[in-house]
Amino acid sequence: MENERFFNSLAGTNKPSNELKTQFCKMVEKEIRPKNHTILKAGQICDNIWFLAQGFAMAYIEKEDRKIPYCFWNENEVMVPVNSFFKQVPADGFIEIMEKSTLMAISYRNMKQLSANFPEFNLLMCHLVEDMQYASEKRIFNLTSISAEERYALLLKEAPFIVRKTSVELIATYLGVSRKTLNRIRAKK
Amino acid sequence: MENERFFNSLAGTNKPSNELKTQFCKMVEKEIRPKNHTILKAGQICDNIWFLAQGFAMAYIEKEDRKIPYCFWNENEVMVPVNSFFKQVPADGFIEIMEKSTLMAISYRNMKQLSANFPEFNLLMCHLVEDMQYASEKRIFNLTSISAEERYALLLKEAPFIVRKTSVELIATYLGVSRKTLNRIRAKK
DNA sequence: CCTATTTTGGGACATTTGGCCCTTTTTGCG
DNA sequence: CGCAAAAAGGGCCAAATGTCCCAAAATAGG
Repeated sequence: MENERFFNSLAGTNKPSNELKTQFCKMVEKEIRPKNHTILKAGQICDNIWFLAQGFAMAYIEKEDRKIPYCFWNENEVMVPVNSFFKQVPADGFIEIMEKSTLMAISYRNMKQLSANFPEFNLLMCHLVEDMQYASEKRIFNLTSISAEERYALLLKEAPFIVRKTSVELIATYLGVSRKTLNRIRAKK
Repeated sequence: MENERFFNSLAGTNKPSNELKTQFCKMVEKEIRPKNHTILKAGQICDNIWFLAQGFAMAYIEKEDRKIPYCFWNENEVMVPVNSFFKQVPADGFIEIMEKSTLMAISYRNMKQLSANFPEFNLLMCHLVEDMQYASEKRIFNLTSISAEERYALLLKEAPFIVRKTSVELIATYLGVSRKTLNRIRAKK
C-alpha cells in the first residue's frame, strides 16, 4: 500500500524497525490533487514532506513572470523543499502538481515526533537531505562543465519522463538555455 | 581558541550543551597545510570534517585536465564533501588548500560517537547539510536564470574573497563561462 | 466535436560567447 | 635579485545563442 511505498522510499537501503514503520504509516495522509494545483506557494512555511505515489510535479521559483524550475518529481519520489520544511521558514518557490497526482503527506509535527522517538528516523531524514545535496552538486557540475547539448542528452538518458511530460520552455530553462536553443538541439536529428 | 570557533560555527544559532562542547573540543585536531596541498583526492573516502580556521580552499572535480570548482571556502567556514564523508563512499572530487591554512579536523569515527551520545549534535550535522543544500539551490537558480554578468556582480558582492584569491580561469568556470567571457565582463568598466 | 488558447518549431538577424593566439604582467623559486 | 613559468587581457574570427516573429500543431474547455 502507498504508505509503505513512502516508507520504503525514505528507508532506501537502510533497514528500519517495524515499530517505526508502523508508527510512520499511521501518520501518513493521502491527498489527491488535480493538474495545475499548487501545493506550496512562495512565502508559505511548508508543513509537509510528500511522497508522489502517482503523478508528476515540479518545484520552481518565479522570476519576472517566468517559472524557473528547480526540480521535477516523478512517481515514487519524495518531495520536500528542504529549507522551508526543515527550518520552518517561508519558501522561496512553489510546488506545482503537473498532472493529476496522488500524494502521501506527513506533517512537520509528526516528523518531529518520529525523530524524537526513533533516532533511526532522524537518520533517514539526514540521508534524504544528503541525497538531495548530492544531486544538486551533480547538477551544478553539469551546468558549469558540459554543453547544453550534452545536458539535454543526459536529461534524456537519466530522466526521460521530464522531457515527455513538460513543455519545451520549462525544459530549456531547467537546462539553462533559451527555448530557441533547445529547439535547435532537438532539430539536430 | 580555534576548537571553539569550529564548534560555534557548527552550532550557528543553536545553543548546544557545554558537555557536548567539551567533548567535541577534545576530539578536534589541528593541522597546518601549505599552499597547493591536496587534502582529499577523488576516489578516497573522506575521513574528516574540517574547519578552515585560517586560509582559503577549494573543492573541484577534474575533467579533461581542467578543474571544475564546486565550492570555495574562506576563513571560518566548515568544509565537508557531503557524500563522501557522510556515506563513507569514494569522493568524486578533490579538496585543495589554496593558501597556507590552519585546519581543525574531526574524524568520521568521532563524529559518529558524538552523534550517538548527543542527539543535539546530530541536529547540528543535519543543519549543516541543509544549509549546503540551500546554497546549492541558490547557485542552480543563478546558473539557470541570470546572466553571466549578473552572476559575476553577485559573486563580487557576496563572496569578494573568491575573486581576490582565485585565478580568472577558476572564477570563470565557477560562473559557468569561458575565461574570455569573464575577461570581457571585467573589461566593461 | 468545435473553437479559443497555448505551445511548438523554425526563419532572419543581432549579439554574445568561445577558441586560438600573442604580448604583457604577475608569480614562484632558486 | 633575476629568470622561468604561469596567468591575464585582448584581437580576430567562427560558432553559438538569443530575440522577435509567424505559421502550424497541439491542447483545453465548453
